[in-house]
Amino acid sequence: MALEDLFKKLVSHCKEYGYVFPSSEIYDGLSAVYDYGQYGVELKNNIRKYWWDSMVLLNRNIVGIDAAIFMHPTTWKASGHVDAFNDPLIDNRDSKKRYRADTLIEEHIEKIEEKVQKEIDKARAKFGDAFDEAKFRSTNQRVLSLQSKIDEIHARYSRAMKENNLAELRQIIIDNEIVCPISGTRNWTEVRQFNLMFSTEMGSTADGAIKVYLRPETAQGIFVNFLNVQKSGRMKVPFGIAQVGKAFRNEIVARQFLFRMREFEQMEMQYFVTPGTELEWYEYWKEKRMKWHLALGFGKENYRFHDHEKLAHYANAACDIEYKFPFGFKEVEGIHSRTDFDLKQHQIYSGKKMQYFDPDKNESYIPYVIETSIGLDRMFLHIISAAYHEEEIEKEDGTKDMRVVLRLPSCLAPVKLAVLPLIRKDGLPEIAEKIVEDLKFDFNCQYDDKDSIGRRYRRQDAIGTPYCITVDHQTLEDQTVTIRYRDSMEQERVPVAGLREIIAEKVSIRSLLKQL
RNA sequence: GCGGGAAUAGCUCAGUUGGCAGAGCAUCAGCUUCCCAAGCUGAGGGUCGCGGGUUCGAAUCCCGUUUCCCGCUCCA
Repeated sequence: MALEDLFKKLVSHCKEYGYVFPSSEIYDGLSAVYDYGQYGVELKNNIRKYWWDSMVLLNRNIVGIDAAIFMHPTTWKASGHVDAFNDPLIDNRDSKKRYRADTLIEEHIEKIEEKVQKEIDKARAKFGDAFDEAKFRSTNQRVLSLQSKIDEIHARYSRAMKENNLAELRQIIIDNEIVCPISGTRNWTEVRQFNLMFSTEMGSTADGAIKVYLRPETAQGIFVNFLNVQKSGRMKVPFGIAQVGKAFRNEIVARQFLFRMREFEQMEMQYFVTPGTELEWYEYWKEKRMKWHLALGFGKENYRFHDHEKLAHYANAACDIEYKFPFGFKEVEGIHSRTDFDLKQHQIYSGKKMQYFDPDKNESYIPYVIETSIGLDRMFLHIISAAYHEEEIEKEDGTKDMRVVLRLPSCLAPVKLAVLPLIRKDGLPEIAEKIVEDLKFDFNCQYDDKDSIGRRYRRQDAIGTPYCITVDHQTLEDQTVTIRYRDSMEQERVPVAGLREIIAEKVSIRSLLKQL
């Protein structure tokens, strides 16, 4: 099947079987926002737990926090988010290229200045030593007219930038007949402000309110709490702080289902290390994180590292772990060596020391940071697309049959088992109900007695239930039931009394964690 | 954001020249009692994405808009 078709089918499947719905669908939806349904939320919770346990349970020196989504606005000045993402952008309709409107105007001014310089150079060559530049500038008609043009544009431009007047910026471009360097045309769109951060107001009265942002990443909540955790938890470098939470980015283009959403959930761990050791730890976490992915059993060939050539201003090494999605290899996790950039910035902006006293070295320093940052929604999309299979089955009479099955790892599956009476009489439903009543304290169970047994198996396959317990007539005689396995479709007879232990062993997250 | 395509039942889709809103699957209630879907009977489910226009009459033609998909662009 073409990968593109597979992706479409996956999206339909997610909706049809209660995994993912478009947000506010009855109002035509909201662009790039999705809701998790009854099974989606279970799968997502299980993925989150797998990550959290692998960090906080398995590492004595990693602890978790849950910081608020709102943070003091200065946080985002310190982190660089306020300045870095506030550009007025304009598109040329012919070349389809996007430019910063302010840059276009500044370049235009520079061009005029070059013309002035040319005039001056020409005159200097003409008059030699007797040339008086200041006098030339103040008397030459051509230079004067160019200069007044520069002054005029500059005045308009700085006023527009100050007032954040986007229409005026566009008008300056139009009035000065600035063309696209590629197409050479003046077919411009409106100027738009692209700020990656969502903002809102905190405080009930309009004049007392301050502008606050919805965090565009969870990392800063960890950085600002670095000393709180270190001191209250008596942590010693190296140590880590883990956090799972929502982040918000006003993406220009948000697409590909759950892959790029405006509201999304990150699972981040910031690991604080001694300066100079960061690249060793970077390698350590690269390997560690890849192991976490591979333990899910979706095949080594579907993962790869992608090292960043162009590093962000805060990093001295960075890579992504990419998974082969139906639409190609794409990032699911980033591992970055963030240096001491963030803590240093917070120290500057807050005026508070963000230093750690190292008793071994008997000195204070700002630790370096290795970040592992994984998108929970991306991980969800990764797992469900890896799990989705359409299979052709040969029946006993030789005819072919199709089934859709989600081969989710048992410990991540939303529903762990379904208990099914073979037929709806002879007391079989009652026995099945009793089994569910007993096991519901341990597992997410379902009971189903509608339609033929084969159809019920297929329903469970479609939502990825790994085990189906079937109560049949033999159960009446010897208190045994069959376990039907989702992937092999094979069955095994076991005593009812042993069910809890058998299932617990199979669906435990322990087996996954032990591989790490 | 630009360009292209799409939107009809929960899902997949049909709908003729503009003339009664359809099918399969799914769901629900029965029947059947079966170990791997598609046996029988019946039922529910729709402002044809939304808004406007043309028309005696619009799912169908026109305009706008929203959402989704593909390519480009963007993604510290």
